[in-house]
Amino acid sequence: MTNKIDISLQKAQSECSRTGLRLTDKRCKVLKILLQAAEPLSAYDIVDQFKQVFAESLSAMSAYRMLDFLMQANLVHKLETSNQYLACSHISCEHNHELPQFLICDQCHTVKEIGLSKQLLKELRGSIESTGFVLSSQQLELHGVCEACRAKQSE
Amino acid sequence: MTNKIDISLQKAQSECSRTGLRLTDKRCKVLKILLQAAEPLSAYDIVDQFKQVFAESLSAMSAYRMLDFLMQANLVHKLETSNQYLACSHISCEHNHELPQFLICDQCHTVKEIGLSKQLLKELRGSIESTGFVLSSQQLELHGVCEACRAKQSE
DNA sequence: TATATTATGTTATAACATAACAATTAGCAA
DNA sequence: TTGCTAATTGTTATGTTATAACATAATATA
Ligand SMILES: [Zn+2]
Ligand SMILES: [Zn+2]
Ligand SMILES: [Zn+2]
Ligand SMILES: [Zn+2]
Repeated sequence: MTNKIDISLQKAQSECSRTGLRLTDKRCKVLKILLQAAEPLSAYDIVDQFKQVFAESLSAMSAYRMLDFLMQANLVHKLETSNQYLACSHISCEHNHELPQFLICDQCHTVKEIGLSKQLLKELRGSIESTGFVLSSQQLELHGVCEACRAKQSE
Repeated sequence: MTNKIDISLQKAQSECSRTGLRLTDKRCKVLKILLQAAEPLSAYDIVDQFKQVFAESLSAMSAYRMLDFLMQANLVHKLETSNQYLACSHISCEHNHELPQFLICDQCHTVKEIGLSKQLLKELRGSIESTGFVLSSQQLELHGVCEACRAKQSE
């Protein structure tokens, strides 16, 4: 059985080969941990899981380096507002994003990677750049409460 | 001579009195440091400046508590993407903001607190909340290069 | 003044991140 | 294959950001 995680891992592997990046065994395992996680993980969370899942040690230093690699390869994003890392939702699909956008639930800590409309992003960019400021491709991190948590509350 | 910083400090003081908050001497000094700073400061930067400027010690613990107070009083904002603090630009004016928005120059590190149009924010909010997600009032932090730095580069 | 509340001091420690250098492994040309 | 080079990972130390826990001081108010 090939599930979504395996498909993502294969896609990641082939994409890295294609662009000359080396998705080593350990890097791949870090990505797998993030793909399997229900929530974003801190670097030290990843170290712990690595030991548990693969019965192999990983120093924090190495974890940070592997996360840097995975971020450069666009396979992983960092949430700057919580110092946590998560796998990109778009590894297995063809859909690319210039500007990742995240909705972060402050109750259950799940994160949804969304795609705001091109039109809206264009307006946002236009409005900002009219002040003379030129945006780099910084992601949007928006905090709030997800639908599931709201439903639970109103029960 | 009453400059903008003094006016802001007075306004902060009167606003706190009005709402029953206590803007103590030390809290006021922390605010003053942030008002005088050209860039956002880390908590530990503030501790250092406190010693230099006022020849008085301040523990990191106290600095964090004072920053918490100042943020609750809406006098100071925290940049979550860089773990730094800055005075609100709107202390001395009447203009209120629900959602602070920052343009952060990654070259000179200056930060501009802007106000995006109500219309644009409404569209953004609408687009997000159509997914069932309810936003809390999280600020927008956008990174890029400011006009001054761009001018310098193209010289 | 007595009492409660708030603010600040102090120490320790947790959590997040990088620097510096050594050892190992993978890629590749001779 | 061998030896060279560059990339990866290991190791240790340290820097940076933030909070916990408990003591003391200042302030408000009854
Ligand atoms: Zn993504
Ligand atoms: Zn939720
Ligand atoms: Zn503000
Ligand atoms: Zn600049």
